[in-house]
Amino acid sequence: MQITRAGEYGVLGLMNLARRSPGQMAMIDEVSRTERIPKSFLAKIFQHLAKAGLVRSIRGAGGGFVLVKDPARVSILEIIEAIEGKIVFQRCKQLKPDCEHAGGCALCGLFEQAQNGVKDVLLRTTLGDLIRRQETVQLTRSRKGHVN
Amino acid sequence: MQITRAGEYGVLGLMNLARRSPGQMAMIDEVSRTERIPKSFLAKIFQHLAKAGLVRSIRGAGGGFVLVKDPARVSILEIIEAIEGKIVFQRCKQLKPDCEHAGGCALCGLFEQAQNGVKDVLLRTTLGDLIRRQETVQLTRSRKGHVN
DNA sequence: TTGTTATAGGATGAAATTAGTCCGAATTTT
DNA sequence: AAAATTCGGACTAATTTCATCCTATAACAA
Repeated sequence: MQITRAGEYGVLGLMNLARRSPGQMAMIDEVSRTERIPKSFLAKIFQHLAKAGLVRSIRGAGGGFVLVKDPARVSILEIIEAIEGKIVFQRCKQLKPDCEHAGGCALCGLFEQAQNGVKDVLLRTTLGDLIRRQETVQLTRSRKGHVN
Repeated sequence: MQITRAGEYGVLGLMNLARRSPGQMAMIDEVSRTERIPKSFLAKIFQHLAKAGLVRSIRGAGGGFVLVKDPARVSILEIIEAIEGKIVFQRCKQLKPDCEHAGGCALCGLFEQAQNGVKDVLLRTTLGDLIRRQETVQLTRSRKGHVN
């Protein structure tokens, strides 16, 4: 498995939407600028998110994207899997002729465990969690006198 | 992060060594054949393992590689990190107070958690564990009448 | 010594994946 | 009709993975 920039950008993009008032629309161009993500790349990513039903897209002048669900009900796992496909670690290549992927060989099984470790974390965390944590970080920063 | 074939081959190679009687030498060529791993690729991988002190290499006629440690004391994590370098998920520049992305640092933290999920699993499992599990699987299979 | 067998280490290359761009088509508003 | 905006596919560039090959070095044996 891997978490690519596409996945990372997708989460950042959705966080950006989620920080607005619910149902508010935003254009790719805007999100791209404030998050500093290449516009055409982000556009491609949002297409996947739209297909997966995480955002609704509205074309034409005054169009853009809207977050469909409650941020507290969108797991980071579903975002990343919408963009990159299923997270799979396990590409077991064990030599025993009848190694089935269903935990056939020991190494397979271990990789599967590792993969589930990641997935659990990403499944338990929602967009809402991330936004909340972010606010905490920024608060801490400003107390320490950083420039925001 | 990613678990590449190199890492996978490395673990399989060390399992092969570990199945022999302790201190017994094996040549790349032999391991490569029985595990069906490309010889020159495996040679390269074992170089890394030797540098990391997991195996000892003996050159010249009658040479080969020997597993240095007790299989029960070699974690899969150290094998994989010896080959691929540190497992790192987190590509956000954490610790730099000014994260480029608006929601960046929270995401960093999450990736770190995910990364630790994987590392925990790989750290807790040893070569010895894997070999034991493998034997169990094979036993189960033969009871079910599979061809080994 | 010379020849044979093995690993060491660097250079190179092919294939796959990731990261991103571009452009014409479709859709919506003005 | 014109402007704004996403859609979707084709394309390209960069990076990483997955090796292979070659020369050097080391150890042993005759």
